[in-house]
Amino acid sequence: MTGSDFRERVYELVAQIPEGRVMTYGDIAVLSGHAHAARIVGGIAHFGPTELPWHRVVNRLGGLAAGYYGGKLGHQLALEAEGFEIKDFQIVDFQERRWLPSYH
DNA sequence: CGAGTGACCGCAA
DNA sequence: ATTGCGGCCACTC
Repeated sequence: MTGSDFRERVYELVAQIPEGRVMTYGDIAVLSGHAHAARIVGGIAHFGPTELPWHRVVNRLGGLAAGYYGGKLGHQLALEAEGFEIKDFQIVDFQERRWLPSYH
C-alpha cells in the first residue's frame, strides 16, 4: 500500500473511462472506497495529472465542472469533441452515457 | 507543522 | 420547489 490509496484508485478509475462515456464524482468516490468523498475526487482532479480524461468526470446531474481548466465552456467543448451533446451545461442522455467499470 | 480550501453529494428546514 | 449546512480526503500556503 502506498501512502494514498484513495488517490491512486481515483486515477485508475478515471483512466479507465472509455471514450464517449462519463462517470460521476460520487460513483468514483464510492468505487474508491469512500462514499462521502465525492468532494475529494474534485480536489484530486484539480491537482491531478492532466493526461487523465477528467473531462469525462461530471457531477451526478451530468453537469459540467466549474473549476475545470478552461471553465465550463472548456469542459463543454472537450465533451462535445468526444461526441457528447451538451445542453445548459448538462449532458443530454447522461444516464445512458453513464459508465461503470467492469472487471474483465 | 497547523489550518484552510476544494472540479461534490445528501439531507433538513 | 429552493436554500443552507455538514462531511470526507488530499493538497497548498
